[in-house]
Amino acid sequence: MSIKSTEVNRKTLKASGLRATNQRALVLDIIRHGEGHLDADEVYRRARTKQPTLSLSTVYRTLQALKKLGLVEELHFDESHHHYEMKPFSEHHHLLCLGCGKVIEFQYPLARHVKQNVAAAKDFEIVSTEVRMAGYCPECQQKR
Amino acid sequence: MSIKSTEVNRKTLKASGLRATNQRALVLDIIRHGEGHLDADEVYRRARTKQPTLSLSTVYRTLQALKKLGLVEELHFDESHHHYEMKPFSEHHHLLCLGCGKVIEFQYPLARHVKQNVAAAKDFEIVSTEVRMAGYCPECQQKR
DNA sequence: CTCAGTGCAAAAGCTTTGCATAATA
DNA sequence: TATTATGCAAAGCTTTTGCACTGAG
Repeated sequence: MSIKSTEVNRKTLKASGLRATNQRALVLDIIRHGEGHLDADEVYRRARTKQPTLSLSTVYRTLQALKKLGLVEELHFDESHHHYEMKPFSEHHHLLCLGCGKVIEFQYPLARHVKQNVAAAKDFEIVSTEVRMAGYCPECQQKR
Repeated sequence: MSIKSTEVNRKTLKASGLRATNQRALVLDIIRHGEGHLDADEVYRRARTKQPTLSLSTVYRTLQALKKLGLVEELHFDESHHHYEMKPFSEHHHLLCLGCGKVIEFQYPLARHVKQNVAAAKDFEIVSTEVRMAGYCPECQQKR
Protein backbone atom coordinates (compact mmCIF):
# COMPACT_ATOMS: atom_id res chain seq x y z
CA MET A 1 0.00 0.00 0.00
CA SER A 2 1.47 3.30 -1.04
CA ILE A 3 1.17 6.48 0.96
CA LYS A 4 -0.75 7.95 -1.93
CA SER A 5 -3.46 5.30 -2.08
CA THR A 6 -3.84 5.49 1.66
CA GLU A 7 -4.49 9.19 1.30
CA VAL A 8 -7.10 8.60 -1.33
CA ASN A 9 -8.80 6.00 0.80
CA ARG A 10 -8.80 8.20 3.87
CA LYS A 11 -10.43 10.95 1.87
CA THR A 12 -13.00 8.55 0.50
CA LEU A 13 -13.85 7.41 4.00
CA LYS A 14 -14.11 10.90 5.39
CA ALA A 15 -16.22 12.01 2.47
CA SER A 16 -18.57 9.15 3.33
CA GLY A 17 -18.89 10.25 6.92
CA LEU A 18 -16.82 7.45 8.39
CA ARG A 19 -13.80 7.88 10.56
CA ALA A 20 -10.66 7.30 8.59
CA THR A 21 -8.91 4.60 10.56
CA ASN A 22 -5.84 2.74 9.38
CA GLN A 23 -7.79 -0.49 9.34
CA ARG A 24 -10.45 0.85 7.04
CA ALA A 25 -8.00 2.54 4.71
CA LEU A 26 -6.11 -0.72 4.45
CA VAL A 27 -9.17 -2.84 3.76
CA LEU A 28 -10.36 -0.39 1.15
CA ASP A 29 -6.95 -0.42 -0.46
CA ILE A 30 -6.84 -4.19 -0.62
CA ILE A 31 -10.22 -4.39 -2.26
CA ARG A 32 -9.38 -1.58 -4.64
CA HIS A 33 -6.28 -3.40 -5.83
CA GLY A 34 -7.76 -6.81 -5.32
CA GLU A 35 -8.20 -7.64 -9.00
CA GLY A 36 -11.35 -9.60 -8.89
CA HIS A 37 -13.07 -11.20 -6.06
CA LEU A 38 -11.77 -11.41 -2.57
CA ASP A 39 -13.53 -13.09 0.24
CA ALA A 40 -13.42 -11.77 3.78
CA ASP A 41 -10.75 -14.19 4.83
CA GLU A 42 -8.52 -13.31 1.90
CA VAL A 43 -8.88 -9.62 2.72
CA TYR A 44 -8.01 -10.49 6.29
CA ARG A 45 -4.93 -12.49 5.38
CA ARG A 46 -3.61 -9.80 3.06
CA ALA A 47 -4.31 -7.09 5.58
CA ARG A 48 -2.46 -8.92 8.34
CA THR A 49 0.76 -8.81 6.35
CA LYS A 50 0.63 -5.02 6.65
CA GLN A 51 -1.07 -4.72 9.99
CA PRO A 52 -0.75 -7.90 12.05
CA THR A 53 -3.00 -6.82 14.88
CA LEU A 54 -6.07 -6.30 12.72
CA SER A 55 -8.97 -8.53 13.60
CA LEU A 56 -11.34 -10.47 11.43
CA SER A 57 -14.33 -8.77 13.01
CA THR A 58 -13.00 -5.42 11.90
CA VAL A 59 -12.72 -6.75 8.38
CA TYR A 60 -16.32 -7.89 8.47
CA ARG A 61 -17.52 -4.65 10.01
CA THR A 62 -15.63 -2.62 7.45
CA LEU A 63 -16.98 -4.70 4.61
CA GLN A 64 -20.51 -4.13 5.84
CA ALA A 65 -19.90 -0.42 6.18
CA LEU A 66 -18.43 -0.12 2.69
CA LYS A 67 -21.24 -2.15 1.27
CA LYS A 68 -23.81 0.07 2.92
CA LEU A 69 -22.09 3.10 1.42
CA GLY A 70 -22.20 1.52 -1.99
CA LEU A 71 -18.42 1.56 -2.33
CA VAL A 72 -18.06 -2.17 -2.38
CA GLU A 73 -20.21 -4.89 -3.79
CA GLU A 74 -20.93 -8.22 -2.20
CA LEU A 75 -21.18 -11.14 -4.59
CA HIS A 76 -22.70 -14.55 -4.11
CA PHE A 77 -20.83 -16.98 -6.25
CA ASP A 78 -20.54 -20.18 -4.47
CA GLU A 79 -22.03 -22.00 -1.64
CA SER A 80 -20.83 -20.75 1.60
CA HIS A 81 -19.18 -17.39 1.57
CA HIS A 82 -19.23 -13.99 -0.07
CA HIS A 83 -16.87 -12.14 -2.31
CA TYR A 84 -16.23 -8.44 -2.41
CA GLU A 85 -15.06 -6.05 -5.06
CA MET A 86 -15.14 -2.34 -5.79
CA LYS A 87 -18.44 -1.30 -7.24
CA PRO A 88 -17.86 -0.53 -10.89
CA PHE A 89 -19.25 2.46 -12.71
CA SER A 90 -20.10 0.41 -15.76
CA GLU A 91 -21.93 -2.74 -14.87
CA HIS A 92 -20.04 -5.89 -15.55
CA HIS A 93 -20.84 -9.54 -15.23
CA HIS A 94 -19.31 -12.83 -14.30
CA LEU A 95 -18.28 -16.07 -15.83
CA LEU A 96 -17.48 -18.80 -13.34
CA CYS A 97 -15.44 -21.86 -14.22
CA LEU A 98 -16.94 -24.97 -12.67
CA GLY A 99 -13.66 -26.79 -13.13
CA CYS A 100 -11.14 -24.57 -11.43
CA GLY A 101 -13.27 -21.88 -9.82
CA LYS A 102 -11.71 -19.08 -11.82
CA VAL A 103 -13.87 -15.99 -12.23
CA ILE A 104 -13.80 -13.91 -15.36
CA GLU A 105 -15.48 -10.56 -15.70
CA PHE A 106 -17.09 -9.49 -18.87
CA GLN A 107 -18.97 -6.50 -20.13
CA TYR A 108 -22.41 -7.02 -21.45
CA PRO A 109 -23.56 -4.00 -23.35
CA LEU A 110 -27.10 -5.27 -23.78
CA ALA A 111 -27.69 -5.07 -20.07
CA ARG A 112 -29.24 -1.65 -20.21
CA HIS A 113 -31.63 -2.81 -22.87
CA VAL A 114 -32.69 -5.86 -20.89
CA LYS A 115 -33.13 -3.72 -17.84
CA GLN A 116 -35.49 -1.36 -19.59
CA ASN A 117 -37.51 -4.20 -21.01
CA VAL A 118 -37.91 -5.95 -17.73
CA ALA A 119 -38.58 -2.76 -15.82
CA ALA A 120 -41.37 -1.91 -18.23
CA ALA A 121 -42.87 -5.38 -18.22
CA LYS A 122 -42.85 -5.84 -14.47
CA ASP A 123 -43.28 -2.27 -13.32
CA PHE A 124 -40.11 -2.69 -11.33
CA GLU A 125 -37.64 0.04 -10.49
CA ILE A 126 -34.38 -1.73 -11.16
CA VAL A 127 -31.31 -0.84 -9.18
CA SER A 128 -28.82 -3.42 -10.32
CA THR A 129 -28.39 -6.12 -12.90
CA GLU A 130 -26.06 -9.02 -12.91
CA VAL A 131 -25.54 -11.71 -15.49
CA ARG A 132 -23.86 -14.81 -14.21
CA MET A 133 -22.77 -17.69 -16.32
CA ALA A 134 -21.12 -20.89 -15.29
CA GLY A 135 -19.23 -23.32 -17.43
CA TYR A 136 -15.76 -24.54 -18.28
CA CYS A 137 -12.76 -22.46 -19.24
CA PRO A 138 -10.49 -23.53 -22.11
CA GLU A 139 -8.00 -25.24 -19.78
CA CYS A 140 -10.65 -27.21 -17.95
CA GLN A 141 -12.36 -28.22 -21.18
CA GLN A 142 -9.16 -30.00 -22.17
CA LYS A 143 -8.82 -31.78 -18.88
CA ARG A 144 -12.23 -33.35 -19.18
CA MET B 1 -49.11 -34.36 -0.75
CA SER B 2 -51.31 -36.53 -2.90
CA ILE B 3 -50.71 -40.21 -3.52
CA LYS B 4 -50.29 -39.39 -7.16
CA SER B 5 -47.51 -36.87 -6.75
CA THR B 6 -45.73 -39.25 -4.40
CA GLU B 7 -45.85 -41.87 -7.12
CA VAL B 8 -44.40 -39.48 -9.64
CA ASN B 9 -41.64 -38.51 -7.28
CA ARG B 10 -40.76 -42.08 -6.45
CA LYS B 11 -40.48 -42.83 -10.14
CA THR B 12 -38.32 -39.78 -10.67
CA LEU B 13 -36.02 -40.88 -7.90
CA LYS B 14 -35.75 -44.44 -9.10
CA ALA B 15 -35.14 -43.29 -12.63
CA SER B 16 -32.25 -41.27 -11.28
CA GLY B 17 -30.73 -44.24 -9.54
CA LEU B 18 -31.62 -43.18 -6.02
CA ARG B 19 -33.56 -45.21 -3.55
CA ALA B 20 -37.10 -43.96 -3.32
CA THR B 21 -37.50 -43.24 0.34
CA ASN B 22 -40.48 -41.45 1.84
CA GLN B 23 -38.23 -38.63 2.96
CA ARG B 24 -36.93 -37.99 -0.52
CA ALA B 25 -40.33 -38.24 -2.15
CA LEU B 26 -41.63 -35.75 0.36
CA VAL B 27 -38.81 -33.26 -0.09
CA LEU B 28 -39.12 -33.48 -3.84
CA ASP B 29 -42.84 -32.94 -3.59
CA ILE B 30 -42.44 -29.88 -1.43
CA ILE B 31 -39.97 -28.30 -3.80
CA ARG B 32 -42.07 -29.21 -6.79
CA HIS B 33 -45.09 -27.46 -5.32
CA GLY B 34 -43.04 -24.88 -3.53
CA GLU B 35 -43.99 -21.96 -5.75
CA GLY B 36 -40.78 -20.10 -5.82
CA HIS B 37 -37.88 -20.28 -3.56
CA LEU B 38 -37.67 -22.36 -0.47
CA ASP B 39 -34.72 -22.48 1.81
CA ALA B 40 -33.63 -25.65 3.56
CA ASP B 41 -35.29 -24.72 6.79
CA GLU B 42 -38.59 -23.96 5.10
CA VAL B 43 -38.50 -27.32 3.34
CA TYR B 44 -37.75 -28.89 6.69
CA ARG B 45 -40.61 -27.16 8.47
CA ARG B 46 -43.10 -28.07 5.77
CA ALA B 47 -41.89 -31.63 5.65
CA ARG B 48 -42.20 -32.07 9.40
CA THR B 49 -45.91 -31.41 9.23
CA LYS B 50 -46.24 -34.57 7.13
CA GLN B 51 -43.44 -36.59 8.63
CA PRO B 52 -42.46 -35.36 12.06
CA THR B 53 -39.45 -37.61 12.49
CA LEU B 54 -37.61 -36.31 9.47
CA SER B 55 -34.28 -34.71 10.25
CA LEU B 56 -32.72 -31.55 8.95
CA SER B 57 -29.64 -33.44 7.85
CA THR B 58 -31.76 -35.58 5.60
CA VAL B 59 -33.20 -32.46 4.05
CA TYR B 60 -29.73 -31.15 3.36
CA ARG B 61 -28.51 -34.46 2.05
CA THR B 62 -31.54 -34.80 -0.20
CA LEU B 63 -31.12 -31.28 -1.49
CA GLN B 64 -27.51 -32.00 -2.37
CA ALA B 65 -28.48 -35.21 -4.10
CA LEU B 66 -31.23 -33.57 -6.13
CA LYS B 67 -28.93 -30.73 -7.04
CA LYS B 68 -26.28 -33.15 -8.22
CA LEU B 69 -28.87 -34.89 -10.37
CA GLY B 70 -29.88 -31.58 -11.87
CA LEU B 71 -33.45 -31.89 -10.64
CA VAL B 72 -33.22 -28.98 -8.31
CA GLU B 73 -31.42 -25.70 -8.54
CA GLU B 74 -29.66 -23.92 -5.72
CA LEU B 75 -29.92 -20.15 -5.76
CA HIS B 76 -27.85 -17.56 -4.00
CA PHE B 77 -30.01 -14.59 -3.34
CA ASP B 78 -29.24 -13.18 -0.03
CA GLU B 79 -26.58 -13.22 2.49
CA SER B 80 -26.54 -16.30 4.52
CA HIS B 81 -28.46 -19.18 3.09
CA HIS B 82 -29.54 -20.83 -0.13
CA HIS B 83 -32.82 -21.28 -1.88
CA TYR B 84 -33.97 -24.25 -3.88
CA GLU B 85 -36.40 -24.73 -6.72
CA MET B 86 -37.13 -27.23 -9.45
CA LYS B 87 -34.86 -26.75 -12.38
CA PRO B 88 -36.88 -25.42 -15.28
CA PHE B 89 -36.59 -26.62 -18.83
CA SER B 90 -36.52 -23.13 -20.23
CA GLU B 91 -34.08 -20.94 -18.43
CA HIS B 92 -35.64 -18.24 -16.36
CA HIS B 93 -34.29 -15.41 -14.32
CA HIS B 94 -34.93 -13.48 -11.16
CA LEU B 95 -36.05 -10.11 -10.03
CA LEU B 96 -35.52 -9.46 -6.34
CA CYS B 97 -37.35 -6.72 -4.47
CA LEU B 98 -35.00 -4.92 -2.09
CA GLY B 99 -37.97 -3.59 -0.16
CA CYS B 100 -39.94 -6.70 0.74
CA GLY B 101 -37.70 -9.53 -0.44
CA LYS B 102 -40.23 -10.82 -2.94
CA VAL B 103 -38.77 -12.81 -5.80
CA ILE B 104 -40.26 -12.67 -9.27
CA GLU B 105 -39.27 -14.97 -12.07
CA PHE B 106 -39.10 -13.82 -15.61
CA GLN B 107 -38.20 -15.26 -18.96
CA TYR B 108 -35.48 -13.64 -20.88
CA PRO B 109 -35.49 -14.84 -24.43
CA LEU B 110 -32.21 -13.15 -25.32
CA ALA B 111 -30.32 -15.38 -22.94
CA ARG B 112 -29.36 -17.84 -25.60
CA HIS B 113 -28.01 -15.09 -27.74
CA VAL B 114 -25.93 -13.65 -24.94
CA LYS B 115 -24.67 -17.09 -24.11
CA GLN B 116 -23.43 -17.68 -27.62
CA ASN B 117 -21.73 -14.31 -27.74
CA VAL B 118 -19.94 -14.77 -24.48
CA ALA B 119 -19.02 -18.37 -25.21
CA ALA B 120 -17.42 -17.30 -28.49
CA ALA B 121 -15.63 -14.32 -27.02
CA LYS B 122 -14.17 -16.12 -24.02
CA ASP B 123 -13.81 -19.60 -25.44
CA PHE B 124 -15.94 -20.83 -22.58
CA GLU B 125 -18.25 -23.82 -22.61
CA ILE B 126 -21.29 -22.40 -20.87
CA VAL B 127 -23.49 -24.65 -18.81
CA SER B 128 -25.88 -22.21 -17.23
CA THR B 129 -26.92 -18.61 -17.38
CA GLU B 130 -28.69 -16.55 -14.84
CA VAL B 131 -29.79 -12.96 -14.99
CA ARG B 132 -30.47 -11.38 -11.65
CA MET B 133 -31.90 -7.98 -11.13
CA ALA B 134 -32.63 -6.19 -7.92
CA GLY B 135 -34.88 -3.22 -7.37
CA TYR B 136 -38.23 -2.18 -5.99
CA CYS B 137 -41.60 -3.70 -6.78
CA PRO B 138 -44.62 -1.47 -7.40
CA GLU B 139 -45.83 -1.75 -3.79
CA CYS B 140 -42.48 -0.87 -2.32
CA GLN B 141 -41.98 2.02 -4.72
CA GLN B 142 -45.07 3.63 -3.24
CA LYS B 143 -43.96 3.15 0.32
CA ARG B 144 -40.71 5.02 -0.27
C1' DC C 1 -29.29 -60.11 3.16
C1' DT C 2 -26.79 -56.03 1.85
C1' DC C 3 -25.88 -51.60 1.23
C1' DA C 4 -27.77 -47.01 0.78
C1' DG C 5 -30.23 -43.81 3.56
C1' DT C 6 -31.69 -41.96 8.10
C1' DG C 7 -31.62 -39.70 12.71
C1' DC C 8 -29.12 -37.85 16.20
C1' DA C 9 -25.61 -35.25 18.05
C1' DA C 10 -21.54 -33.11 17.44
C1' DA C 11 -18.49 -30.37 14.57
C1' DA C 12 -17.31 -27.15 11.11
C1' DG C 13 -17.46 -23.06 8.46
C1' DC C 14 -18.66 -18.16 8.00
C1' DT C 15 -20.43 -14.10 10.14
C1' DT C 16 -22.12 -11.26 13.97
C1' DT C 17 -22.11 -9.33 18.64
C1' DG C 18 -20.99 -7.78 23.66
C1' DC C 19 -17.87 -5.46 26.11
C1' DA C 20 -13.80 -3.13 27.68
C1' DT C 21 -10.04 -0.50 25.51
C1' DA C 22 -8.06 2.59 22.13
C1' DA C 23 -8.15 6.09 18.62
C1' DT C 24 -10.45 9.78 15.90
C1' DA C 25 -12.52 14.26 15.29
C1' DT D 1 -13.61 15.16 25.56
C1' DA D 2 -17.27 12.68 23.29
C1' DT D 3 -18.01 9.35 20.35
C1' DT D 4 -16.89 5.95 17.09
C1' DA D 5 -14.03 2.03 16.02
C1' DT D 6 -11.20 -1.89 17.44
C1' DG D 7 -9.77 -6.45 19.37
C1' DC D 8 -10.89 -10.37 21.64
C1' DA D 9 -13.71 -13.98 22.79
C1' DA D 10 -17.98 -15.91 22.67
C1' DA D 11 -22.19 -16.83 20.38
C1' DG D 12 -25.17 -17.55 16.19
C1' DC D 13 -26.59 -19.62 11.87
C1' DT D 14 -26.39 -22.51 8.19
C1' DT D 15 -24.50 -26.61 6.57
C1' DT D 16 -21.76 -30.94 6.96
C1' DT D 17 -20.20 -35.25 9.04
C1' DG D 18 -19.51 -39.67 12.03
C1' DC D 19 -21.77 -43.46 13.58
C1' DA D 20 -25.03 -46.86 14.77
C1' DC D 21 -29.55 -48.15 13.24
C1' DT D 22 -33.24 -48.76 9.75
C1' DG D 23 -35.36 -49.79 5.55
C1' DA D 24 -35.32 -50.36 0.36
C1' DG D 25 -34.21 -53.48 -3.22
